[in-house]
Amino acid sequence: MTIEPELCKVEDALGILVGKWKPIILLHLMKNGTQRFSELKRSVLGITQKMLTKQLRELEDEDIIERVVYPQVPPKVEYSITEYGKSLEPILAAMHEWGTNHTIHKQQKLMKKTTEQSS
Amino acid sequence: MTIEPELCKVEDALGILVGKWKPIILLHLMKNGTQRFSELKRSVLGITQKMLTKQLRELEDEDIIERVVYPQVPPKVEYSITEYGKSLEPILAAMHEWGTNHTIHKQQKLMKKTTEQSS
DNA sequence: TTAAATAGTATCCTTTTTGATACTATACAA
DNA sequence: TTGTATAGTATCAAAAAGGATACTATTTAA
Repeated sequence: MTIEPELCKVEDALGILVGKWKPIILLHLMKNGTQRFSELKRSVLGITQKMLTKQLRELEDEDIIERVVYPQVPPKVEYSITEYGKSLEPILAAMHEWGTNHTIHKQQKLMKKTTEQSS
Repeated sequence: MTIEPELCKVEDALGILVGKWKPIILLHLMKNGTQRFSELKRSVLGITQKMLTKQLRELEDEDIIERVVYPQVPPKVEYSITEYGKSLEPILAAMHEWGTNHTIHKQQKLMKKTTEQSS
């Protein structure tokens, strides 16, 4: 691999994924399809309304998700992954896989250290 | 794709890549192989010593890079990607590719908006 | 008249991240 | 004795991110 560091676009992708809640929000939408604001809020444990709104807006700005407002009272707003947004799936999958392996890697490292100390 | 959001390990991978300088540092090490501290500092434009040290330590803690100190004066410390760290390459490549395309996507969006406004 | 439901805003505060700057140790060279 | 090179620390300040809480609008139902 030879990506010229000066022309690096990794951060452009990274910028979309970071934020304490974005990957989880995306996974929920990818798994369950269209979701209402309140459904997401219930699914993403611990998130505040402000944070959820903010993350959703940012994802919407990048065309990763779509927001549809129904003119009703009480309001109904639905969010879903766009076709374009689906192009992130392989990356999320790769990161998940790497992350899963990395968890094991760290575990092994920790056990090794513990073993060494007790000997 | 069905990653259970509750078991999501995306952030574990993400956590290693984020930080304003990490991808660039990694790309430099991947491209040029082993580098001294001062070489990296020259390569990564605009980074302060403190930031470089911090990012390198964090990457080292995760076994992504290796740090070798030579007992000399003036000091010599070399950094390089570990074998394990190389497993991140495909992910960086995928993100770079996605990011490159996303830059185009945003350009097109912007042009469309500009065209609409002027008509 | 009051309460409930939904999808938000607004305000303030805390924590984390990043940055600027100055400082340190050590051996050698002038 | 002063300066240089390298790889850092230490300290303080600024900016960004995240969070708690209260507030809003609107219609229907009780």
